[in-house]
Amino acid sequence: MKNLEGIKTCNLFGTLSEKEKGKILSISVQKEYERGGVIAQEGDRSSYVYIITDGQIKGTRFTSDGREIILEVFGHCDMIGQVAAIANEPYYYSAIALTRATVNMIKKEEFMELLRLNPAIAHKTFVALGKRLRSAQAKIEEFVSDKVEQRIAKLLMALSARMGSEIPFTRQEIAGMVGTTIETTIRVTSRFKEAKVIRTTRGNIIIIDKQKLGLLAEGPPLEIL
Amino acid sequence: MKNLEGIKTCNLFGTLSEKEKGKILSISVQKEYERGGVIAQEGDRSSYVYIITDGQIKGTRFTSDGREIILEVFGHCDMIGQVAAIANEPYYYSAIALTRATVNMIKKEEFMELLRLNPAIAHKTFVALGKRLRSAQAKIEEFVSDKVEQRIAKLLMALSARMGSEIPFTRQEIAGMVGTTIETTIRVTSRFKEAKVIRTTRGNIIIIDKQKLGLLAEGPPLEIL
DNA sequence: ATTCTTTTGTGATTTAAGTCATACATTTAA
DNA sequence: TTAAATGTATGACTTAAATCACAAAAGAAT
Repeated sequence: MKNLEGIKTCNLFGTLSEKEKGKILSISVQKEYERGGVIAQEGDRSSYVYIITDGQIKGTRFTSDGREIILEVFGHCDMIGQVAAIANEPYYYSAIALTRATVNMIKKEEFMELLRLNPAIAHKTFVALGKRLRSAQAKIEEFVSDKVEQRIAKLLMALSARMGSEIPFTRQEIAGMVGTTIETTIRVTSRFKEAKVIRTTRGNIIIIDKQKLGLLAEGPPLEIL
Repeated sequence: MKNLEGIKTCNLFGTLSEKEKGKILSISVQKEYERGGVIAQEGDRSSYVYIITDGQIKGTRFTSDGREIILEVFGHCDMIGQVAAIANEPYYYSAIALTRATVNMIKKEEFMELLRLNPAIAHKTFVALGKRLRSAQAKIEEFVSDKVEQRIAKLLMALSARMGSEIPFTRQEIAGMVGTTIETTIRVTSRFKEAKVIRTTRGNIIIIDKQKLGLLAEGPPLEIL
C-alpha cells in the first residue's frame, strides 16, 4: 500500500526505527476523502490528530456573513489537529479536502502517548507549530503592507512551491486565502493572464512565468514591470 | 525580592515543587528594561528564552518602508524566544519594552534541558504556543472581515483585560498593533472620545465605557449606536 | 525660558478594493 | 437535452482608508 508506506517518508518520523514506524502505522487508521470532503468541523470536540499522506487540505472558518476564510493549506506530511488535542479544546476551524486526499488518523490519547515517549517527535511537533505561527504572522504583515496583487502573487508562489505549477483552486478559493473578494481576484488573475504570467482553465491556475510572478510577489505592481 | 518571587506565581510553573522552582530561579538571570529598551533584536541568533515577570513587551517588525508592525504584546508570565530557541533559528522579530519591564532570562540550552526533564512544562509551553497561533489566526480573520474602528475596539478590549482600563500606548503604537496609519487611529479614537467611550491623555487611553466599547468590538459601527 | 521633539488633531484629495448588477461559459443534474 | 448550478468575466459606482499637508499642544532638553 503506497499510502501506508507514504507516512514513513515523513520527516516527522525520520528519526524513528522501522519498528517504531510500524507502531505508528498500527495505531493509525487511514481514510480517504473526495474533494470537498470534511475531515473535521470547527467547534467539534477533538478526538483525532491527522497526518496528511496525500492531497491538499484547507483549514477554514466562516465569517458571520457567510464568507469563507482559508487560514492554512496543508499538504503531504503535514499534521493537523494537534493544537486542539494537546490543549484539549475543540477544533478552531474546519478541515476540508481541497483535492482528493488521504489522511492517517491517530487517536488523541495515542498521539499524546507518542509525544510523551518520543522526545524527537515532540520536538519536531513543536518546531512545526512554530513554523505555522511564523507563517500566520507573515500573513498579518502581508495584510498590513501588501496590496491584493502582491498578496495573490505571493500565494501563487507559495502554492506552486508545494504542488507544482498547476494550482487546482478556483478564484473563489484564492480569494478566501488572500482575504479578498472573488471579483478582485478575477480582475487580478485576468491581468496576470494578459501579462502572460499565468494561464487558466476552469478551476485551475497554471504558472507559466515563475520569474515574473516572483517579481510581483516582491513588490512592484504589474503596471511598472 | 518581589520579582524573583513573581516568577513562581506563573501558571507555567504551577505544578513544580518548591525545590524545582528554586532550580529555575537559580538558572535564570533577572534583568530590567526601561520603556523602549530592546530585549532582543529581529535576526539575532537566539541564545535566551525570556519570562516576563513585570511590565509589557511588544514583539515588533519593521517593514521595508520603515513602518512598525506590532505582532504581539506580552505581559506578566508570558514567555518569549522559545520558538527561535527550539527551532534553533534567529529571532523572528524584535522584543521591545512598552513599559518599564522585568524579565527572567534562561539560557537556551538550560531551557531545552528544562523542557526535556519536565513534561508538564513542555506541555504548557506547547499549549501557550497554540494559543499564540490561534490569536494570530484570529487577527488574520479580523483583517478580512472587520473595519478599522472595530479592530481598534477589539484591541482596546483585549489590552484592558490584561492591564486595566488605563492603556499606556500612543496612537502610533495602537496603529502598529491594528495595522493602520496613525491618522486613521487618531480619527477613530477621537470619535470614541466624543462618544464618551474613552478619555485620553498624552500617551494614554483610558476606557470609561467598557460596555459600549464591547459593543463596538462586536460589530456595529459607532454611528448606529 | 525658549528651543526641539513627540504626540495629537484636522482638512483636502486620492486610490485600492468592495459592492452591485449582469452576462456568458462550462459542468453537473434532472 | 434541457435545466440548474457553478465558475469566470466586466462595467458602473461607492466607500473606507491611505496619503499629503499643515498646525497646535505637551513634554523634554538645552
